[in-house]
Amino acid sequence: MVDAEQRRRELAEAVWRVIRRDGVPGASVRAVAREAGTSMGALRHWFATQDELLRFAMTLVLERASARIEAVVAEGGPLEGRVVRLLEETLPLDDERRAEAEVWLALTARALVDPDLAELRDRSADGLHLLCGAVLRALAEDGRLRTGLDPALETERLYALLDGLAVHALTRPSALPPDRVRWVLAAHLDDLHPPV
Amino acid sequence: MVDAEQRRRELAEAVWRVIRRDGVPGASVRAVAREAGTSMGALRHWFATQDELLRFAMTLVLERASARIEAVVAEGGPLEGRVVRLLEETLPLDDERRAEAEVWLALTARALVDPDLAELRDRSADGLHLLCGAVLRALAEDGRLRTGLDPALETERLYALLDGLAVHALTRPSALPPDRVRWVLAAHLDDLHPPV
DNA sequence: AGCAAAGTAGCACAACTGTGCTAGAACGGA
DNA sequence: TCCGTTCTAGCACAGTTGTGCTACTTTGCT
Repeated sequence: MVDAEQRRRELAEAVWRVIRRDGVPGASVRAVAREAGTSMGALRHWFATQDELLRFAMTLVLERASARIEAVVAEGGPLEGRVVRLLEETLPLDDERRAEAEVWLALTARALVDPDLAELRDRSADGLHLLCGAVLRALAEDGRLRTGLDPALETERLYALLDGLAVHALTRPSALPPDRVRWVLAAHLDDLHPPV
Repeated sequence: MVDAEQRRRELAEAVWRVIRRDGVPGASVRAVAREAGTSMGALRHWFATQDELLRFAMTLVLERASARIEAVVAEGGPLEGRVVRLLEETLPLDDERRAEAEVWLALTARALVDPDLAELRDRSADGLHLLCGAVLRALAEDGRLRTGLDPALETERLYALLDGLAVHALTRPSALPPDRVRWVLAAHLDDLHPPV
């Protein structure tokens, strides 16, 4: 028996490639099978239905992103110095993260009308919201936060800024190249620091 | 002859209703005709192809939003006092704007793989970006802007915050109800003001 | 070698899709 | 009243979709 999980991952990656090229509507069973260089029958052996295939592909996106973030956290020591890198893991700053973000956006749009995907999207949103909260707490504990800031509000603001940047970097990469994204994010974090 | 533009609008609004209920993939010619209470033939009389129908529906969304904004601008006098209301016109704070935002998100996602829609999306993005720039300029001219702020950066930051808030209010209305959206936006604008 | 399980291939089917097309209904001016 | 235009209705067609299903090949264990 081949490594089942590995095979499912390969097929899910074929899903990503198709979605990036033709969007979610293009990710038909036949198209994915062709992209993966296999047959409809083989595909259906690993995923009983199309929904299951899509859900798995989406789940994998979230897992990869949170694994990268976890890796940065696991470096140990005070978070404060790694805050920017942490947040940047969620932004489409290179090809890999761009691919993930494209799939994420497609998921977000589709989740508006697909309850199954909505659950996945909520999990990812909660994760990011928690991350933003943790970042602010880390900054506060280091005394790198201006006084008078409301943590709940700043969490919401940072979270919105992150996803807004993601959408813009994704849809208008020429107007908002990676350096510019980093610039805006860094400026926002700087702005939270106490004045010198 | 019936009012042609009016009829086309009615059909486009049927498109919105279908998109809100079933997403863009659900907006088939037959489904839209049924929703509009008419026939495929009648629909095809007003829109030769499905693409034309979708594009028109999307265009209408952008037109309505910019009309609302234009109306606020046209009230005359210094912009500064109306800045919040201006920006709030772009956010899904009531049912009407929520419907528009849902269609906008669907458009944004689909534009990643559909060049025709990408053009529309770019136009809307440019408009919003210009609006953010104008708002900052208005604040600056009123001396309501902290010194040392980079206008280009603050434009990008405000723009990202707006769209991020829109996405979150849209996808997680319970976690981010209208009042909370207003709260975050107002706080961000306050934060641009000089300290008292 | 033999055999069961795992994996692959792809046909068949019904249900959809967008569009071409024809037929007729409703309307407006002469 | 007649006639041409505008508008509506919906069938026909070719194409695509997801899934059920059977037949086949490959793999690995005894």
